[in-house]
Amino acid sequence: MSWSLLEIIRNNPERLIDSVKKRNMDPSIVTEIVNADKEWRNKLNEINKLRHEHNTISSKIARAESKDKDELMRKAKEVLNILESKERELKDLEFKREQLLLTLPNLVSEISPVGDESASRTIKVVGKIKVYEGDKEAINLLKQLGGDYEITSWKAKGHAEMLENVLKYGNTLKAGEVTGSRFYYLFDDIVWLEFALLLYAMDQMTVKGYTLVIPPYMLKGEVIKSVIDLDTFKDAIYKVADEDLFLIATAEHPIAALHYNETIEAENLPEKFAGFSPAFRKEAGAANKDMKGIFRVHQFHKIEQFVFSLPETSEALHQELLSNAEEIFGGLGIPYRVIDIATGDLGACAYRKFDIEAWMPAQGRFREMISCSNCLDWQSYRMNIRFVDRKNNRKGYVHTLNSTAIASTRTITAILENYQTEDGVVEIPKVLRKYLELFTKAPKEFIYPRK
RNA sequence: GCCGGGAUCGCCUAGCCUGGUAGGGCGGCGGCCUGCUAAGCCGUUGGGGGAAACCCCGCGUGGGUUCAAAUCCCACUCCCGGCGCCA
Repeated sequence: MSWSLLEIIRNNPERLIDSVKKRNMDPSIVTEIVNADKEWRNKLNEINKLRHEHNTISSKIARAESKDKDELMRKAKEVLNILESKERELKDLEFKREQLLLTLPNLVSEISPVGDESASRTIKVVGKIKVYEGDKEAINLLKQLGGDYEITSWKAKGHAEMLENVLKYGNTLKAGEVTGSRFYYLFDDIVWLEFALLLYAMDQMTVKGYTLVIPPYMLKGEVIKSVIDLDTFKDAIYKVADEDLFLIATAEHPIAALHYNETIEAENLPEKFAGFSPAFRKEAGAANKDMKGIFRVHQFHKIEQFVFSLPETSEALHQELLSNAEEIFGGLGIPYRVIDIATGDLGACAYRKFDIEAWMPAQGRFREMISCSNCLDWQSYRMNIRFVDRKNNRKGYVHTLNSTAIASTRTITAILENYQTEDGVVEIPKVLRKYLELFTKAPKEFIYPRK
């Protein structure tokens, strides 16, 4: 037995109750599980004794004189009769216990700020922020956070306006007509920009030794349900009709599934991946948020960082993923802040989470670009991914970590707002230019309005 | 899609016909022996319950037959080979 949450349920349920409370969830689930686990173990013990009795009788039959056989078989059947109903009870108890365990959210870090979304703590603000002189609220926020900002006399246009009306490289109206809202057509220079972003992130990640991977874009129900919590499943996941297949919402999930039901040798850990994939999201919980443009869409591309690690190295690797993400996003020259997500806003899988939010001059606020989580053994328990450390004669569940490296459409929105000039042109971030040089028709320094 | 072959405790493999404690080799770990290494010998090396002694479950998955299933029966999954179809 080595799943950390089960150990806590048996040895220190108070810790878990505290953790669940910090998520603003009902802690009675914990006592419910403690009891369900006890009941299950008691029943299991009872049954093990009966099975032993049955096995003993049964093995005697093989060696018995034929005149004794009938009597022994009668006894064996008698025990089986009792076992039958008890095994049904055990199955029920086990199912109940397992269902309850699967509803449990992860432990939360002692360091995470406690409270709802508003309690999330800004760790740092990086880059030179442009803020319009009329955006008083934004200026106040920046003063409060201690960000380095300059006041501009003109107000940047929103990314949707830039994309569709100024540059004319996007069409969400037609996509809405033929597919639905939150879909888009992108053209020419923005397509080149998207590919440059993805190549840039792939380049950075592979230089750091991460293994590049294109995972399956669909997963079986059993697998995808084991890697995410039920809320995310309901809000985000598309199902393929008439198949037991689901479109992935991030490469995180199929990369985690790379070791589904496997045991990894400790000497091979950590395993680090940079995965490319499209991401399909229903955005069911998002109602009317961000309906304009391509900030919140049903389909985009992403390079995702994913790590399988030993328990003792996951906190350090979490910092590594964050610093990779900062290097990539910061390298674009877009001002951002890093926030330490509060306990009430973590999501069931995460033990601790950092977000990187870009400054959006037109909106006068920071918006999420990157999310970087340490899931400890929450996912690996559900996916049954273990490690074995033969040198130290030790076994357990691996820790999993994930972070965006780059998310295509969101990053494009940040570029459109931060790199636009007063005359409606968008400069291309310097780090992306070498990935555009290769292509004859790709834009090189600026994106000009489409003719 | 069709036909045939296959899936055994980390790896390799025996056992299946003929139901009765899953055996051997390699590798790992621990120990003994040893000037050191190697060899050799002993133990251990899937999951779970138990403070422990110990016990239960496990031979791709799920059912069935039986006192008893790796072994017999049914269904499914995946892999290999051949044929067909196809970007």
